Amino acid sequence: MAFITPKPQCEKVEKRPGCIQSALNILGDKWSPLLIGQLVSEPRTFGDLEVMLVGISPRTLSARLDKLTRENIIVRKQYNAHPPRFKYHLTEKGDDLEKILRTMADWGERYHE
Amino acid sequence: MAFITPKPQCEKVEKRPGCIQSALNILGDKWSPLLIGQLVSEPRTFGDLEVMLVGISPRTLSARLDKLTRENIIVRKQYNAHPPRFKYHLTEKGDDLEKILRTMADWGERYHE
DNA sequence: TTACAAAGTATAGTGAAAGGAACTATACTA
DNA sequence: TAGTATAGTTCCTTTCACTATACTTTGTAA
Repeated sequence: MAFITPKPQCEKVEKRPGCIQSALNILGDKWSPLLIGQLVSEPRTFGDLEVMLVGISPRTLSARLDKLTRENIIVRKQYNAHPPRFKYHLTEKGDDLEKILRTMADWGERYHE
Repeated sequence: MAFITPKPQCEKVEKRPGCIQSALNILGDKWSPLLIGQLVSEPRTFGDLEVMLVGISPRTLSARLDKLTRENIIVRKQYNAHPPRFKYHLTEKGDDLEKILRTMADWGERYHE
């Protein structure tokens, strides 16, 4: 009988394997946590974000926004018809990431430096 | 007067900039969250971890253990003198990461698939 | 009709992280 | 003294996230 990589301690932290990975798939890159942090309770335009995320290239910002949209973390909403202008909003799923960011921030606050 | 990249919304989530980054510096790579999860309440040897983290190369495991040791997340303790045998334990700082992992797991549990 | 801004896209290239396979060092054991 | 186990190290290659910069498209204003 095959033993399918059981990771026996997995359920100590997560009920199903992959749950932590699915959060890290969203938060594990350089810019996404910062980007999501900027959208908490305040929708932003591409240009806003380009200014706030100092050092990001438009290519990377575009790629992050695409990925987060595909993952249903943010949505792009038109707020002006002529000229067409858009803002990115957090979805409920995205908004719930704030809990994780806060827990991280608390940990960082305690142990930073 | 210079305006030093203020990120005005930063304090909405984290009190000081960099706190989230410092947590992600530990948790943001492929293996560290899994590795730390395996050490919660149960010290492990190199060989244990090599078996549990299915697919990890000894090179990568060694590099992760080094980094987490330098960051004071884990400690290497000798539990047998002859032959010399070691186990890796979480420090208090490392143990506190469990809160973050749990929050991530909760989020993943809710939104996975 | 030129000129300017917002919101991206296109092209080209770099660097760090991770993978794979083989190898080493030390200590015990038959 | 040959073999086995633990605990790594070394070398080489690949992948991919991110950077830099130029360009395009759509619409407004002078």
